[in-house]
Amino acid sequence: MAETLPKGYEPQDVETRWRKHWEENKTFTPDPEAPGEPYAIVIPPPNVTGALHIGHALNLTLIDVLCRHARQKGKNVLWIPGTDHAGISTQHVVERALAKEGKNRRDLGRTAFVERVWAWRDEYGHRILDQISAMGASVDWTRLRFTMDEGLSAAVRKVFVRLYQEGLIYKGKYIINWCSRCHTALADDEVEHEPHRGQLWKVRYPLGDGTGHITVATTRPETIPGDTAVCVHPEDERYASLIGKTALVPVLGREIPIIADSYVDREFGTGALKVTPCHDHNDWNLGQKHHLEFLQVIDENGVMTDDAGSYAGLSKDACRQKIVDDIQAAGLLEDVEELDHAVGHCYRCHTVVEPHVSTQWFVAATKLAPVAREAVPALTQIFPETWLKTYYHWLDTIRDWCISRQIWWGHRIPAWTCKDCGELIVAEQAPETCPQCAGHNLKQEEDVLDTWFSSALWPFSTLGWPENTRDVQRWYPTTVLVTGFDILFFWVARMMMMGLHFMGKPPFGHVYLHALVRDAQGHKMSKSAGNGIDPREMIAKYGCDALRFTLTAFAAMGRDIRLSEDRIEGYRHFINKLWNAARFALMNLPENAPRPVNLETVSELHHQWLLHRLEMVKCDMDRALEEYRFNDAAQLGYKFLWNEFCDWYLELIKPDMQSDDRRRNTAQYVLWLSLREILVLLHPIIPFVTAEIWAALPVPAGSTATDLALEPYPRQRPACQRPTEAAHMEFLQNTIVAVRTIKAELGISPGHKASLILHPVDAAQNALLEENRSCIVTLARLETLTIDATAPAPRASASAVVDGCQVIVPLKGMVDLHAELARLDKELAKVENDLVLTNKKLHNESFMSRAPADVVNRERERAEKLLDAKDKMLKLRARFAEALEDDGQSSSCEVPQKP
RNA sequence: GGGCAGUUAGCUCAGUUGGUAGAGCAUCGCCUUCACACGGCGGGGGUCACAGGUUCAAGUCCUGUACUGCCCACCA
Repeated sequence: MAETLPKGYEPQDVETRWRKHWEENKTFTPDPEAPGEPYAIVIPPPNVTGALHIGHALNLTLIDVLCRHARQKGKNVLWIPGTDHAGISTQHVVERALAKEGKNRRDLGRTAFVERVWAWRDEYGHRILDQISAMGASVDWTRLRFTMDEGLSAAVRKVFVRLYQEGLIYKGKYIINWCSRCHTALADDEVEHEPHRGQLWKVRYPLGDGTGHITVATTRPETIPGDTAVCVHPEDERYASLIGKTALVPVLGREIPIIADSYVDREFGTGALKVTPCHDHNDWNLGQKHHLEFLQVIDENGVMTDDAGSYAGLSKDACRQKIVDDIQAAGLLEDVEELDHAVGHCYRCHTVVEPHVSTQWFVAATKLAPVAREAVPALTQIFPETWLKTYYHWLDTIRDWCISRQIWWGHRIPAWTCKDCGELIVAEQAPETCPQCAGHNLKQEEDVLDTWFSSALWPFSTLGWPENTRDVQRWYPTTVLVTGFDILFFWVARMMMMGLHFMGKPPFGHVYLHALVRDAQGHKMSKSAGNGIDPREMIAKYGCDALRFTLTAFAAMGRDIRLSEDRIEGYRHFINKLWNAARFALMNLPENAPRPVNLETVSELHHQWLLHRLEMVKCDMDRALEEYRFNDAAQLGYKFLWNEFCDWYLELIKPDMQSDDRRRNTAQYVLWLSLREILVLLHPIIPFVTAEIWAALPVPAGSTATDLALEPYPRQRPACQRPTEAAHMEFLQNTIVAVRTIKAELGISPGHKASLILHPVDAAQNALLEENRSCIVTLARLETLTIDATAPAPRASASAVVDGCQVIVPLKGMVDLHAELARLDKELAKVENDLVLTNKKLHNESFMSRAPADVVNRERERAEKLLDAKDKMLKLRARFAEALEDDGQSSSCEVPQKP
């Protein structure tokens, strides 16, 4: 007997050991010169501030499944791990820590603050890395990257300079989204619009000529001091006479023009719009178009400026209150109504975002977008396809990307201004002197770049670009990007733009967008809602493999995952099942691998069946993974292992293990080999338990156990595909099930050894049953088995029909005979019902003439079988009914019944 | 306002090119069978949201309706 495994599977110990083994052996560090088709995936870099959450767990699991599978298929696989500096988030975290010491970043100054953030990263940044490792991710730790590494920073500077030189990066004064809490500009997609119940104030603006007033509607009265026009629709008859006249800003009394623009919606509010170019994106556009005055009345801290006149110095909220009061006092407030509308919030801190005019840096995304659009699907395919439209729509309506951030943590913009002559210098390295005036008085831009700027370069910067490294040559473009759809715009689209622009090729061949993990009620998991499932806790409780299997099994393309703890617990049972199947194998295998037998000539039906099924699963599982059908792959493995391998095959070979040497050796060899192949198939999904079992299984004398992580995908064995024999085995299984059902439904104790009489339909069936007599006896738990179409059967017998074979269980004295009658009638009703349906089809002329021949034939065969079964069952029932009458109710019970 | 999903067994979900609905969990009954009670065997449970249409045949294709969820968006 081979060495045994511990009785219970203990994931913690096993996982720690294998993680260490793989890391120490650099198992997942590929050689660019190695053979094999290159296969590369970049990790969506988690924030250094982050802790592993369930979304990461899903992402890492799916990527790992793909990478491990690709390795099995002989590909040269590179999975680069890394983290993102996450500018605003990380700065927040460190600022919060500072606040506890009663300090803020300005107390430290820029240099000291940035040093402090680095120190923080060095201390805590590894936590997320440990957690990536805890998920079993087969990443190459020797190539670990961070977006602010020197290499990646060099890539950032190079990209910035080139885009600037090409006119694709520019600096200018524009209206942007301003978070007064973070004190920085935000990109358009960093603003989240949330529904908000607000008020709509209708305010009278007296006409400049004193002939009356025009009423405008606004949700933001605090911006009234910044109004520089009133705008109406050019075809709005109500206001036609006012166009070209002037109005007076309420309370302040400043005179502003009344202009016309078709942008105005006549239906909304009063049909008259106040224009505040510095505090609204649309008004900004109107201001440009109509050459209006630009008055900034709210500053970057949310305080009213001097241009706000008497409101200067007030916070914008206080100003709103005061100006509404003043307007009302002046008798100019016509109406106030409730209004539901969307208000922009900062995606990081949720503060209301203020449109703000300031000087910022922009990437001309409008110019880069078309190429990224055309690359899909020609060069890059998106899965699932439903995201295509979303991708296109975003690129089609894109605006230039504001990339400067007024924070300190990040890639500082490589631009300098000469204080002497005002020259702007953009360069990869700090210039010594001003190229214009040779002055030394140069000052670098204070701003840093948007975090997503460096993320956009990730697929090539992590490979060593701008150096032309072997890694770049070998692994760019990467094979597939696996990420959540929530960062399709932030990240995927921008990587497409940058990759195409700088590398001439899109950064990945495929994009697989996976779902969001939600709670059991379908809500997004979040810390604040307290409904999150912490993967670290789940790993500790159920083991990493259970978590991974659950996530994989639920990862159906295009659907969100509703996760709850009991589902993970459920799949832990599967891990345990596998473990115990392995324990069984080890108890029945010799110390060294069993002597090989020729699998193609194995004669026993159960081996042929198992080997056939194994071929099918190997093929189906491979295809499922190639097509990103993770859930299908998991289900295939689950069903095959549990319902076929464990439920049937292990039971079928138990007698073999007590048999003569030849039979035992054959069973041992097929068991050993099939279990090994199953382990390979399951390994991408559940790497730890499979590796552990693999290592425990015997190997041929003289050799040592290999690492399952390096084992190739099992090759196909076409000669083992035996559909005919497999169908025969299924017939035997159905026969056994029929006996079990009879026993269960008649209340016969499963332990009772019944007698069974089989009336085969023909000689072939007779031979088949005879050859497999022992397996029927064992699995149906029989006392005696008679296989003979002419064998007399007691009338008082329970019966069934399987593929024409009559299955007869003599009830000797008496079980509950009425129960058998009821059971028979139920079966009969089922058959009859099916027969009616089938015949209906066969008598339908349209069906007979229009349906394809093979479909018609199938229906005919079905009808024949059903009819045969019906006849036989009717006869059996008639005999049984007679017995029932003869017997009366009084017979004693010779068969043990349940209590 | 636009776009995209979803609606199938009590719950969570599968269902590939149209051919008489599947799984897990839950439930019910039986079983201390020597790998596993995190187990075994067997059973019950669905007019596939609704209304039309195409077809010999629709959970599957088309149209519309109703809910639910998500994304995008400049009605102030």
